[in-house]
Amino acid sequence: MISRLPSKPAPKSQKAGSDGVVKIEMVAKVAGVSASTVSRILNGTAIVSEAKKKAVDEAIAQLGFVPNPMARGLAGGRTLSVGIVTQSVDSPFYGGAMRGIEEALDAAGYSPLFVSGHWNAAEEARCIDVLRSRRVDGVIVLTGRLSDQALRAYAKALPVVVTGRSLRSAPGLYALNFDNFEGARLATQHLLDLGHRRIAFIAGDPAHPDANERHRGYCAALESAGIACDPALVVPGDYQEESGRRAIEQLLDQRRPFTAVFAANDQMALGAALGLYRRSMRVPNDISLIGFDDLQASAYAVPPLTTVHHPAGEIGRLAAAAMLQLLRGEKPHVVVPAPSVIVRESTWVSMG
Amino acid sequence: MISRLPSKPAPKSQKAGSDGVVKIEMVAKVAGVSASTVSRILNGTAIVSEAKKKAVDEAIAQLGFVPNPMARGLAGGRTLSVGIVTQSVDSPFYGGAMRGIEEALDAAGYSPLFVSGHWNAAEEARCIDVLRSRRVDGVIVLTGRLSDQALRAYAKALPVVVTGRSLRSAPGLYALNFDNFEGARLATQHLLDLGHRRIAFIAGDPAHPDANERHRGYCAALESAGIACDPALVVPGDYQEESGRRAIEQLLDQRRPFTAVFAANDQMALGAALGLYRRSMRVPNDISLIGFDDLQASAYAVPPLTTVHHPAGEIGRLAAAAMLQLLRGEKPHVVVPAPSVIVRESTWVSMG
DNA sequence: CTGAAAGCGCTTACAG
DNA sequence: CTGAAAGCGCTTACAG
Repeated sequence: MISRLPSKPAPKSQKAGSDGVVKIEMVAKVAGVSASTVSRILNGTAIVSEAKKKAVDEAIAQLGFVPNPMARGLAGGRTLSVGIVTQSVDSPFYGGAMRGIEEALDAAGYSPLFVSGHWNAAEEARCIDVLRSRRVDGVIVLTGRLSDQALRAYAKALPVVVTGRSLRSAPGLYALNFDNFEGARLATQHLLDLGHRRIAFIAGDPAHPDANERHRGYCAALESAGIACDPALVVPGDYQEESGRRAIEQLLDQRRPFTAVFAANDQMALGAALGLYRRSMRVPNDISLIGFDDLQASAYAVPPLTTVHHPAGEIGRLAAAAMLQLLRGEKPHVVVPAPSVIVRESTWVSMG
Repeated sequence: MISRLPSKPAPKSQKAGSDGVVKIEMVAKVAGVSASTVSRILNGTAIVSEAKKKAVDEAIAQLGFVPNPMARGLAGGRTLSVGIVTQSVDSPFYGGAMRGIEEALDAAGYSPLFVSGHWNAAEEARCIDVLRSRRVDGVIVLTGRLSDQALRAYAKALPVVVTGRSLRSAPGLYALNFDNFEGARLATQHLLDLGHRRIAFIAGDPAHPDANERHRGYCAALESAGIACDPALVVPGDYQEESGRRAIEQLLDQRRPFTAVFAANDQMALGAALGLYRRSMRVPNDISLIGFDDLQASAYAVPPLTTVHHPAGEIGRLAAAAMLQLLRGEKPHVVVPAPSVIVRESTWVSMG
């Protein structure tokens, strides 16, 4: 079914829609009301008598009328679209969040507009400018590098919800945070429960608040088990696979014993698994390995990766729900699921 | 830097922009020309004297003027945006293509608008309607289930470029195809070169033309080596990891010997690797395994997966380039890279 | 509850 | 080469 929309600038002065596009005025005529009334019904903007509403609905159906979003945006100031600044459209983690957002928005009649910030505050700022110039009704920022301050400033101009950080919510601003600290604590505790004592940690990019939280959670679990957090067992990473592989090299080369490793995200854990394989260390027999995020790929790693479940899709859905609430003028309130560890086959009791 | 855009419907009759939004009329005033001239300069629509052009450029810079895309779209019929119907915003393969498209479009001043068809022709049709109602200037369809016929029909209304199939290009229509047949032939040949004779094939969803091409390539390679294409060694899959795992079970259970398996995509190959692991078959020692697509994750599989390089990012870039050419009224011409096999560690000489 | 009219911020024939 | 004017398709005060 191809609706009839013009591909070229329509000839001017064609009020009657001789080019095939049906406009609000036509449905008004058919329904025997004014365009204003049709508009109000479309937007639920006023109480209209049942009879008229019915007539209008029928006219709309009959003509196959679809409001022009551009005109709507120009005239009304809303576009029924919300911008999402993600880090990269091909990120395995954010992809899940994008999908969740898309679903929730779609169900409410809104469209998502995705732009990529590439882990760079300046680019993210540019993204938001693009989004604003497109007159999105609100912006969802997935983690991002923008300062809290910048976010607060943006929130004065249009609703923003941000994931991956804790922010005192202000009017027009809502932050959604996953308990990264607790997730990391649980991961480490899982290893502890298996008898591991020398547990290495592959850290995430310290520019991410979540990376720091995970680091803190790791240390906290260790300490509450009476184990000092050995700095030599904490190696830097950047959340990418390659850094996980390199971290393992470094760990192995420094010849400081360890029986398990906790990588701050699955991508690094996967890289670490490869590094271990290259050095002929078996997982989990020789070394136990746990990640964080529970990416789709992790369930199919060899061996399947034990990890902390981080429900990206659900977080996306919740972020969208919060945005929708903001847009309705409500104070958002959503509850982010607590972390849990998914035990698969990359962790085993310590033989150390 | 927060540019000043209104978050609320601006009060009416504010020609002078007292709310902070700078509009074309203001730059016209500052530059000492008419709004028409500014518009023409913005759009490269007419030859304008150097002096005026300079004055206008300066005024734009000084005021920080950013054209309103909605107004532009309404008045001019173009939106400088192109719609992309992808299958899912979190697909590991299409993600790469989306990223390539985003880059190429961005460089030309266009914005991408992503929508997901979820491997379903009806949804894809709905996507295109949404895109058209948003007045995108063109649509890029990533593979998709839409019939060639439907695509041709859409192309009459607005430019469309489609990847993953061969289509006689018509005005406003351009198809970009990767040589799936050749890629599959190469993959199979690689196995043959290693001495394998009993090579199983995990097929993709037959609803995808590319899946069929890959199947054909597999058989062709076998036959040209004088080996009959044994139907018992061809098991169905659906391009998802799980189907690869199940395919291995089936293959192993039917007790028909094979020394290598070619999965029609990496996701299934990864699932197959897990299946093999579960049955204690070592890759590549017991069974050689090759995939298709060269996903990011495949380089970090254990062992790293040998596969056919399928440059999603580049294909995305080329699709965008073709769209840009179409938009300029040119006949698109882009050349898709030929397939090649990336030899990693999941294939080895046959011990059979 | 409902219309007529103005306006959203641009672009583009139409006339110089 | 350049302006004045109309128009893109809606929404929303403003008046009933």
